Amino acid sequence: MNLSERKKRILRAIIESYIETAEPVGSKAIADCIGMEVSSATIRNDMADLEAMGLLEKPHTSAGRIPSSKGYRLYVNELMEEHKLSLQETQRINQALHLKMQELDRVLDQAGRVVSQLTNYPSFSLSSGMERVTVRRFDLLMVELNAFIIVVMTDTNVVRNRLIRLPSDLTQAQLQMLNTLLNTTFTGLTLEEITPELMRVAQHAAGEAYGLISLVVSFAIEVLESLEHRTVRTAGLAHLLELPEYRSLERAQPLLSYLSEENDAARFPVPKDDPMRILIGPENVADALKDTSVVMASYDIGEGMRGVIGVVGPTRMDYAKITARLSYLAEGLSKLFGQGQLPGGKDEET
Amino acid sequence: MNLSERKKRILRAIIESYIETAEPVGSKAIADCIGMEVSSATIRNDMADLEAMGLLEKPHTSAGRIPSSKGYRLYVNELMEEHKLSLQETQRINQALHLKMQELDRVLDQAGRVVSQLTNYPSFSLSSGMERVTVRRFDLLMVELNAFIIVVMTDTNVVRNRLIRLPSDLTQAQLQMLNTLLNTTFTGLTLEEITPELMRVAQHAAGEAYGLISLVVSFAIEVLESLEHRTVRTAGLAHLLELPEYRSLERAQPLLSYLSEENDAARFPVPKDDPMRILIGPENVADALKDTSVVMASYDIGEGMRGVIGVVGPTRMDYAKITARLSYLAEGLSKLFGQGQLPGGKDEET
DNA sequence: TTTAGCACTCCAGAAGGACGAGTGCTAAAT
DNA sequence: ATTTAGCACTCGTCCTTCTGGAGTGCTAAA
Repeated sequence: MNLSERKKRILRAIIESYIETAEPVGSKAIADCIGMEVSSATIRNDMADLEAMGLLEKPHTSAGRIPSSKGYRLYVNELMEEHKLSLQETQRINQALHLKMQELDRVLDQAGRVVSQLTNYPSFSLSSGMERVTVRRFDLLMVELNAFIIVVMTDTNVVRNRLIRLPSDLTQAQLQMLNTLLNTTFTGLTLEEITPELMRVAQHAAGEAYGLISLVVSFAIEVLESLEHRTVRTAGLAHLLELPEYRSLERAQPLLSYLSEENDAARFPVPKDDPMRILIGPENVADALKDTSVVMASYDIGEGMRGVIGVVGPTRMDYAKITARLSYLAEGLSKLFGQGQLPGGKDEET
Repeated sequence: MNLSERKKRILRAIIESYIETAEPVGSKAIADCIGMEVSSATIRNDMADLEAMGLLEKPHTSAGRIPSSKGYRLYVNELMEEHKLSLQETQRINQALHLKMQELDRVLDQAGRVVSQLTNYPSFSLSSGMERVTVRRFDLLMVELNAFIIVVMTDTNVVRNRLIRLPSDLTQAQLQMLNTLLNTTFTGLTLEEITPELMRVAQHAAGEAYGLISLVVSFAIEVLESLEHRTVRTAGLAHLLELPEYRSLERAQPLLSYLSEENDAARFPVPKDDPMRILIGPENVADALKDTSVVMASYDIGEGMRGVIGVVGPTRMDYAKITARLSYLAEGLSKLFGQGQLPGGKDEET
């Protein structure tokens, strides 16, 4: 893909103009750009070449050209200049990050909302599920004679709890025994390792309180499952409708439905290593995203977990601006979680 | 508002036809209904009367009539027949409720989604904040020398926790002392009663560990605050676009934006006593809802709290069907929470 | 009080046409 | 060899016009 310098400039001008206006770009408009010293006819010729290379497209014979996915890809890879964040923007992001936010969930909600406001595109965010999480310790706290609290802490430092009421009373000694039994039998095990077999053995050992074992362990299983389970949240869906390409309901509706559908995290790929990933048009797997672009940044949640935050928009999105903002935010999130600036470190609740 | 029997039947026929088709209804269409033995001219006369009473409107001279808000109101109050749920529908709702759902949040998410799917309208749900919540007990669990878990349980049986890491080590005895101090000083107090004054006294009493007091207490304050704070969630926004009245973006966009805006619970009124409430068109306070109707049902979360779940749609919504489904679901939720069918009673996490 | 008939209103959708932006090609110019 | 000017052609957009039909209100008869 060797392009003359002029063709590159033309391609870039077309893409940037189209990004801004969403209107096909004609040869005349490009010729009028300052810094373009050739005539529109020359540009027409070059445009024809660019089209032959698959970098541009014509909506119809006598409209201007619009970039193809391939064109955007080239732009993103080679032509795009880095966007500098304005002071305002960094302030906005910092402010969002520095809200006293306690829970992972809330932080991500907030982050998603900020991204959406900042970019005027719908945003999504998800945290990658953890694998092979195990329970590190159980604590049982007696509340009343017939109620106690289970506290489960995982090896990833997540702590969760549940209040349990019982039909019958319980002694402190029983609880103590149960506690020890749980901690010796069920700690350090992954989901798969907690077998019915093991349960039976433990229940046998628990004597009278055998029913409680399954109560507590099934709570632990819930916790482990919920940690492996990834959830997606979206924000700012309504921004979609502000875009000229989604003025017609036929286009907007399927995409909107897709984005607001049951949050199946599997639909969003989690980039393993790249901190920033851009999927343009047909590069997306999901049909509903075939004519949209997705830009996403991943960040470190600590404990080996990663999260992803990104935006969805028309292929003509302002990649430069958006990548800049996203990566700045993602870095902020990484710092927030990874380095334990959160009061109390990397723990989280829910 | 005394209407002849025939006029009532005509009004009802018009409203039900309009609910179904979203098209203005003409006199001929009504006359053709089985059970209407009079001619279209007669019906025209009656329709003119109904219009004069403000129950019907004309979009323009030669379209049929459409119901006015006042017309809908009359319909809802007097004319509407109770809708029977089909077996399918009840099964669907029951199934949604009987999923093993642990956390209040997830239950409500799920309920909102089910309502939206069941009605094909966007749904919202919110739980009323609690007032005057107090901490019932603190537990501090030592994890490592420089880390411990705070467990806070409120008088409303909500239990939350947080992992705290310390820059320096800590002895079991210190933690024990702290625990006792917290439980004697800060339990049974509402947010307002936890004064800086009190904090100072406690810090003084804590000696060396005085810094920890504020850590733990501020966590407790966060918990109490989050319980007083109401949140709204929405689901199925995309359904809006399926409706003929929101085919034009100009109509859909403001409403969609409004619904997906920052979740300010204040925007949704929580009906105090009515289990079911219907707001038709201009009866809504919010401008964005002026030509929509809101149907909501409230349910008991237990511990004196109430939640609300509802749908938003065009004024021509099928009130009969929707109220039936909502109230069935709300009853289910009440049972679920109020009677403690949730494993472990009324506790919840997050 | 109800009905049939009729003139009138007004929207929706089709059809036609002018406009204009943009193209590709050719031939001249550099 | 590349660039430019000129020109005919294409094709979507916008505007106008027109027509059909659904629905109304009114009047007069049943």
